[in-house]
Amino acid sequence: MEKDSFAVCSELCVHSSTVEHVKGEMLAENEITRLAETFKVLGDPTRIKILSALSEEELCVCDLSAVLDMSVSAISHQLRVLKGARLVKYRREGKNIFYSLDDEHVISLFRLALEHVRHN
Amino acid sequence: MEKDSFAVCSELCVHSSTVEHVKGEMLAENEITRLAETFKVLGDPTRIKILSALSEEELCVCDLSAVLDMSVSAISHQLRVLKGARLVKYRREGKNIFYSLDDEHVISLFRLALEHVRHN
DNA sequence: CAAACAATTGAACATATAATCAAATGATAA
DNA sequence: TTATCATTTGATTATATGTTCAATTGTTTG
Repeated sequence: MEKDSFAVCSELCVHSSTVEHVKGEMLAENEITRLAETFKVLGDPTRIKILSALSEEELCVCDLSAVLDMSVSAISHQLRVLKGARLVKYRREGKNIFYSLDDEHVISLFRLALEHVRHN
Repeated sequence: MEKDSFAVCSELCVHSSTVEHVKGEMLAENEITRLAETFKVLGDPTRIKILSALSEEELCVCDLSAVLDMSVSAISHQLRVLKGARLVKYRREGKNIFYSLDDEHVISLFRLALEHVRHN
């Protein structure tokens, strides 16, 4: 019984009932896209540093530049990406523009991902 | 008082006491690297789909290929990446190799990140 | 052993991405 | 308004990445 429990990749090289079941349970295409986009934005050390810094306090671009020891331009380019992903927000104060976290979920994401990397 | 609370980016264009404080609180360099690496691996729709499928049940490569409607080779290349990040593990059973999640943290990460994308 | 199947590997190609540099905005102060 | 400071923008370059294709490894079965 239960031929299905064997790795009999019949005709089309697929175990059809399993495939159908899993297909039905998959995340929706647009959710997958947005999940991947979000993680991709988090998948860069410079952006992680920026978010890590902003999790401490609101900072202007030149301060971020000093904290990370990188050019203002490089920081600004990355802030643009973070803004696009709605991970940071900003406000102007005179000549300065202060950035801060737009979503505290980021901190939880860091915590979880750190558990993963520390556990391995 | 509190000149520091103003955006006076003195001499070096930095608000030094803030910068020093934030520098001290930043995540360690190696943690940042590993966090970014983990998120980068999650930052691809194909890999998200694979993980989403595996969160349902253990699957062999050809079944994953059928579920995602992609070539076995493409799937295999991505499984290699996921293996490298210790996100999936595998076991051989005859001609088939069954993959499964190596770390249930992934599911929590998905849940959190979905909250973020749905909230925006 | 040879044939068939499942999966991995490596090279190649096209695309995406991060930092740099130079130039352009935007805002304030002299 | 002119000068200066803070930030953004666009083009460029070097590098990284995902998929394809062809070839290979590993396992089972005839």
